[in-house]
Amino acid sequence: MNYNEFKYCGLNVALGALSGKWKPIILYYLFHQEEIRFTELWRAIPKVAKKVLLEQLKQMEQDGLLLREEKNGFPPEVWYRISEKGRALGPALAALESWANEYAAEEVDLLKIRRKVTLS
Amino acid sequence: MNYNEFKYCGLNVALGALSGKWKPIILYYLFHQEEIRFTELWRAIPKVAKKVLLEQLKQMEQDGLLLREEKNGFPPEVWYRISEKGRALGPALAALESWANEYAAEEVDLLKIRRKVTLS
DNA sequence: TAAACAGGTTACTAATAAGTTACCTTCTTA
DNA sequence: TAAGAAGGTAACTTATTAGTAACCTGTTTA
Repeated sequence: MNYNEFKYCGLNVALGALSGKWKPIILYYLFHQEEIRFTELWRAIPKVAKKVLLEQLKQMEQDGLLLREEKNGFPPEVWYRISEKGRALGPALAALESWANEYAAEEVDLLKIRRKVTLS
Repeated sequence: MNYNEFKYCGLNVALGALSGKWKPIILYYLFHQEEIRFTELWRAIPKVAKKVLLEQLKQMEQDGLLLREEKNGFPPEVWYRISEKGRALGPALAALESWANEYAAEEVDLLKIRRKVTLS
């Protein structure tokens, strides 16, 4: 299959799973950290509201991109890790990333995009 | 670079350029049709509002994904074609597409995703 | 015993994206 | 001469997404 052959339907599904203001950075941490605790992630992403971070994590869990594990005891401990399905997105994410670096270097530098995702 | 190495910033830029309910299907036509006239595209995508289709085409033009050409005369004739930058997205789009087909085949079949993009 | 912890929910507001309808232009055809 | 063509805009409504603030849970620590 050459790269002209994509159909929009699977593309829509994939982009749907990635759509959410904070999902790229969440994926970044999951790809780089093996296992990350909710609070750690929250502190790592300074501007996101707890509610929104929880929402996006929940969506990603429902989409099968990540695994959520409650460790017993108190205070509650919840750890997130990338799933196999999530890790399988790696090549596609890397392809998007390198496209942006090759063809949209300026926007990457500005850290300013239409959706106003500003990442410190 | 292995696929663990992506950074979220370029990823954000790329996803920003793709974010818009009708952009995947627009890209689909642009990849498959060399040149397409506005009205033809509008008729091919039955449910989109003209205003929205125009908005997304304008954003894609500003992002450099496509080229817009007005051909003189009346009635107005406007043709869209994929740009080099847009075509360069091909591998990434194909990777997303095949990820969805491998790992999310059910959603692909259902044509129903969270964002409620229902196609056809 | 009161505060702090971690993860989460609820009720609410603000911002962005998408959809609807009506209208404009200028040429051609009925 | 009135209607229809193609591309586009303007004013407005609706839906979806993100953000804010307050509150809840039980165990530990001060």
